[in-house]
Amino acid sequence: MKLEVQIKMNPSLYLRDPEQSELGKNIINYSIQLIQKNGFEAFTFKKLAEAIGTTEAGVYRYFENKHKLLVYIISWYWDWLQFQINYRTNNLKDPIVKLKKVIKILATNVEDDVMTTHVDESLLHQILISEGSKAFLTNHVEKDNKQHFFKPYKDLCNTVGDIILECNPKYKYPHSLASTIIEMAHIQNFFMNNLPSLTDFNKTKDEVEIIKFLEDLVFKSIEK
Amino acid sequence: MKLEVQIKMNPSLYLRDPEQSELGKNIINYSIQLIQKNGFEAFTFKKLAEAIGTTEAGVYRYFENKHKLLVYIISWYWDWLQFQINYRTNNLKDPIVKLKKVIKILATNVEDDVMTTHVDESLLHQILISEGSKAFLTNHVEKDNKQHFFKPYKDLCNTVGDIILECNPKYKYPHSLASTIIEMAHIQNFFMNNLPSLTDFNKTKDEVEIIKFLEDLVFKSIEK
DNA sequence: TATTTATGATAGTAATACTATTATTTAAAA
DNA sequence: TTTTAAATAATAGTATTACTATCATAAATA
Repeated sequence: MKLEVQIKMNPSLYLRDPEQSELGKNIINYSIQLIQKNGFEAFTFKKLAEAIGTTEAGVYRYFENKHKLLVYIISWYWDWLQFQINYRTNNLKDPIVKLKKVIKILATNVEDDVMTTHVDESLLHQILISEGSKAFLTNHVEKDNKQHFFKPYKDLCNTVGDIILECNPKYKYPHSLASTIIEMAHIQNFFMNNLPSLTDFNKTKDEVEIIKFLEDLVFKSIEK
Repeated sequence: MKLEVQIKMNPSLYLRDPEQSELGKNIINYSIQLIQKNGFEAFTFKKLAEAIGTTEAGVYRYFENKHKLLVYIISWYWDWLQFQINYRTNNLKDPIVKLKKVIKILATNVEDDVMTTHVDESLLHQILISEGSKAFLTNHVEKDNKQHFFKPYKDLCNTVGDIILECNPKYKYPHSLASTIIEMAHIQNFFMNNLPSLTDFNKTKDEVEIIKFLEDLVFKSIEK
C-alpha cells in the first residue's frame, strides 16, 4: 500500500496550487532546499527558477512573492506536525505521557517522512528553527492574520494548550506555555548550535538536553 | 547636573563611530524611528538619508549595510538594559526580589531615557520585540558571532543566569532559562498584541499579565 | 478538432544595495 | 593664520532584486 498524505493549504497563500502540478511540487521541493541552504534573505525566485529549470515568471504564477511562499512551507510544516502529534499521541490516556511525547516531537530533529514525496521534513525542520519566526515578524502581520495565514500555528498551540489543561485544569497560562514550548524548542536548538553560551547544552549539542530542559520547565510549571 | 550616558559599542559594527558626530547621532535616531514605523524589511539607507537630509553615501560612510546598523542598535539596547538592571537591582540583597525586578524590567514597555538624547528607548523596545531575533537569525550568524556582535546579549543572559543561580545554586539550566525569559518577554508581548490566541492575555493587552506568567514560569522552575 | 490552460522564452521597469568620483565645507595641525 | 587633512554633500553609475507584461508553444480537455 502506498499512501500519500496531502495537506490542504490556505488558498490565499498561493496563486496556483503547487500540489496540483509537477512544476508546483518542484517549487516547494527546491524552495526548501535553497532556503535551508542559503537562508531566506538570500533566496530569490530567480535562483529558485534556475535550480528548477524554469523561469522566474513560472514561479510567479504560483506565488505572489517569496514571503507567501515562506508562509506556505512553514504552515505546511505546522499542519504536518499537527498530524504527527495527533497520530503519535493517539490512544495515549495519560496526559502527562502525552505532553512528554509532544515535547519530544517538537524538539527532535525530524527525519524525512516518506509519505510526502516533494517535501523533506528534515530540511523543513531546520528552516523552522532559523526562519520560522520571520513568517509573523513583519509589518503586515495583522493583514496576514486576517487572511488566516497563522491558523496552523494557532491550531497546534491550542492542541498543546489542551493537553496542558488535561494535566492541570487549573493552570492559568496554557496558551502562553504552549507557545513558549513551541518557540523554545526551536530557539534553544538554534542557540545550542550557534550561540551555545545562551544555553546549558554547550558540551553535548544533543537535542535530548533541550527536551530535558523543556520537560523540567513545563512539568514544574503545571504541577498541581 | 546633566549626565550623558555613553555606551561604548563594538567598533566592528560601524565604519565611523556614530556617537562622535551629529550626522552619526541622526543616523541612529532616525534609524530607530524608521525601523520601528515601517519594519526592518522596508527600511533602506536611501529613505533614512532622505529623512535625515543627507545622502545615501553619507550613511554608508557610517555603516557597511543595514544589517550591521540593526545589530548596532539592538546591541546598544542590550547594553543599556544591562546598565538599567545593574543600576536598579543594586543593593537588593534577596536574589528572588532581584530576579522579580529583572523580569519586570525585561517585560515592561520602556519609557524614553532622558540620559540618552539621540535614542528613544521606548521605540527601541518596540524594535526589539518585532525585529530583535533578526539580528542573529541569519546565515552569517557564525561570522557575526566570531566578531562578538552578540556579546551584549550574552552578557545580559549571564547576568540573569547568575541571579537564577543565586536563587537556587542547584538549578540545572540557568542560561537556557535566562534566554527563555529574555526571548519570551518579547515574543509573548508580540503575540499578545498581534496573535493574541497564542497567549492567555487577550482581554487585557497589559504587560503585567506577561510579567505574572514569566514569574510563575521562572519561580516554579527554580523552586528548591 | 477546437479550445482552453499551463508553461517557456524574452523583455522591461522600478527599487534596492551598494561603489566611485569630485567638489565643498569644516576642523585640526603646522 | 595658513596649510592640510578629514568629513560631508552632490552626483553618477552598476548589479541584483522584485516584480509585470507579452507572445509563442506544448499539453490537456471538451
